[in-house]
Amino acid sequence: MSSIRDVARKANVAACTVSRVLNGTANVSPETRMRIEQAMKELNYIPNELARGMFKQKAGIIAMLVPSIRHPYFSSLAKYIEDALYQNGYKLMLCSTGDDVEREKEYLKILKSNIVDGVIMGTNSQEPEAYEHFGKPLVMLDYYVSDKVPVVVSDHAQGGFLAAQEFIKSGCKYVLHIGSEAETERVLSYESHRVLQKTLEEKGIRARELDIKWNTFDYDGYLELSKLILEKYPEIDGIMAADMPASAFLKAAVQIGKKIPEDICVVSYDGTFVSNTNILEVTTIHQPMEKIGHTSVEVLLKLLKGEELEKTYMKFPVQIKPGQTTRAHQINI
Amino acid sequence: MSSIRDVARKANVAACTVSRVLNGTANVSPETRMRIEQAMKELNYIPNELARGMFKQKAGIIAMLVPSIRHPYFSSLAKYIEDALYQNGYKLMLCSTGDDVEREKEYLKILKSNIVDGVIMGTNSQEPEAYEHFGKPLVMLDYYVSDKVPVVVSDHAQGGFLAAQEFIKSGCKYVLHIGSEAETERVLSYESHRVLQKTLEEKGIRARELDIKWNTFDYDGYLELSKLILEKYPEIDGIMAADMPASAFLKAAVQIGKKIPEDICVVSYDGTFVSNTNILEVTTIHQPMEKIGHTSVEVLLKLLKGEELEKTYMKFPVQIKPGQTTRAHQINI
DNA sequence: TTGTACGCGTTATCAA
DNA sequence: TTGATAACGCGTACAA
Repeated sequence: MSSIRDVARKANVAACTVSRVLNGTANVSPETRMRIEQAMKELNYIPNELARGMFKQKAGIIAMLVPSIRHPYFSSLAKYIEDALYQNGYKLMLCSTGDDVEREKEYLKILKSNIVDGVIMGTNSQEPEAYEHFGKPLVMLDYYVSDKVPVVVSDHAQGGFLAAQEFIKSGCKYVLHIGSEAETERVLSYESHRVLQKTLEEKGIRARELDIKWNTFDYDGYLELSKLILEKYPEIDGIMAADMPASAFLKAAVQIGKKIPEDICVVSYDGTFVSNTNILEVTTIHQPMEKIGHTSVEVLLKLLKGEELEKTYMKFPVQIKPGQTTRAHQINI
Repeated sequence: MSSIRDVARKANVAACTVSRVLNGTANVSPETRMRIEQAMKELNYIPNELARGMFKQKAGIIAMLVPSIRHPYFSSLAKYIEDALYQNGYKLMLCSTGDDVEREKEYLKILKSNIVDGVIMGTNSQEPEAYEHFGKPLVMLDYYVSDKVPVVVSDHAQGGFLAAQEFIKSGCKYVLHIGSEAETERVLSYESHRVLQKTLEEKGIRARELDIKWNTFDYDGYLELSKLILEKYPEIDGIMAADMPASAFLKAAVQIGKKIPEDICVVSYDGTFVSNTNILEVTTIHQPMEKIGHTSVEVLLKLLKGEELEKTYMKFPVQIKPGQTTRAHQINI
């Protein structure tokens, strides 16, 4: 690899003159410029971004941590974020922790080392302090740390409410909703379960939350779980779960001969393409992934510029897409 | 941010002694070590990876270019690759080109600038020369450049053959297979279409390839296309397509009242989770994504170490998973 | 065992 | 318009 000095030597100028041509920071006589450009071509010169970044004290890279990039929710989000970053001259470094606490910790450690300029956090297995005192611009997704740490999130209370309405209109009597074991008050998506439960109970409808531990993205595991649920709770006539487990449940229910939506209503939560690629149109609560992705980047860019944030809590409405797995809307195709 | 010199000053030693403690490159007296470690803690010192990388002439980052990270095939692949890289101390930088020729070009340009140590190419919209003379370790996926550029690929000929067998056993008379418009001989997945076509024709079965242009990851687009196909080719009784369009076709066919697999047999190609999350078990040709991911990394690591490759063409067998969308195997669940 | 001096590639500052 | 020099943070001969 040839350096800027090699070019300078070949063109009979000083290194800084080459730099000036490169960045257009000052006037260079057309003649000198020509000579330098010629030399750059001949040597096949490519500026060293590492050295550049070192000088400017920035790398031009933003990291995003996700539990698993395979997961459609995060891969979609990553796409929107990547697009937005690219528009602004940043590259995305994607870090998939595999739901491993240690691995997230290690990544956070590495990321402090000037290798990235900021971080978008799709994981949250650490203590809140780890995010609060990160030392670099950071945006949380779906997880509340403190009023000082910006967080971008869907209106999960609305999501829970819309789902509840759907079950109510469908005439359900006993609804199961599948949540995650690790959920604390900080995990904002938990709100959907809370509101769903409350809204149904107010109408005198039985509702029950089932918290499971799913540290892997494992469809067969969801399928097994669904079979167990159908055995253990034969009287349920409604279920809400994230896209992937909801899809598995649907499959398991059909396999044992349940009629959808006559016997059981299914509401899918998230709205990734998994909820869309089924033969049946699945009734789905859609999170505004594109909005969330764009906003995260917007906020991060502000932080990078040193601008103040007007607010650190950014919440966006969800949407319900009625389908063939609930009885509230009678849609015939 | 405190530097290595700040630590040295606080501990009353020279910077290089701190470096030695950091990297364990030489003996340091326990007493001095203690003092230094103390100072590092107090200053909350974190080594600057940028400076490190500059010195070592490597960044510790591998880039992967994909047309869209949302696509389950690439997100799964990325996951396996990320895992393998992480095991070896490398980080993954994911670049999603959005199927844009220009954007891929720009990315390739950036990636030459010492910001990454090597590249795994999931895209191939450039001229072959761009990959052949890249100047850094590079591994291609599914695309042949020359015998000098390593390529990792599934056995698509076998894939096409297995699919053909499935249609033959199912008694199909007219099979449509959906390919991509841009396919040249270099795009190795094209082989599956060639072999499918040939094998069916040899058995006297009508077969027809339909090449469409899909530069976006657009399920609704696939759905529209499927409806058109069903209108224009009402006599087909078999179809092969990638997971996503196959799923869309299945949906469209069911919606207009076709019986699966009685009226039409469907074979899905790739084996991402999209082929798995449907109510129906879809007959699927599975690419060995994990194997492909691991091998790509293995090869790249060898190149980074300067080792010679025994072979540059690495092909791995596919598998067929019989399901409910063909009549060859009668599987009842 | 520890310290000095320099190089890695780039750019900003100041002087010519 | 151009050049010399210092600086960014770290690692390694080489010297002490």
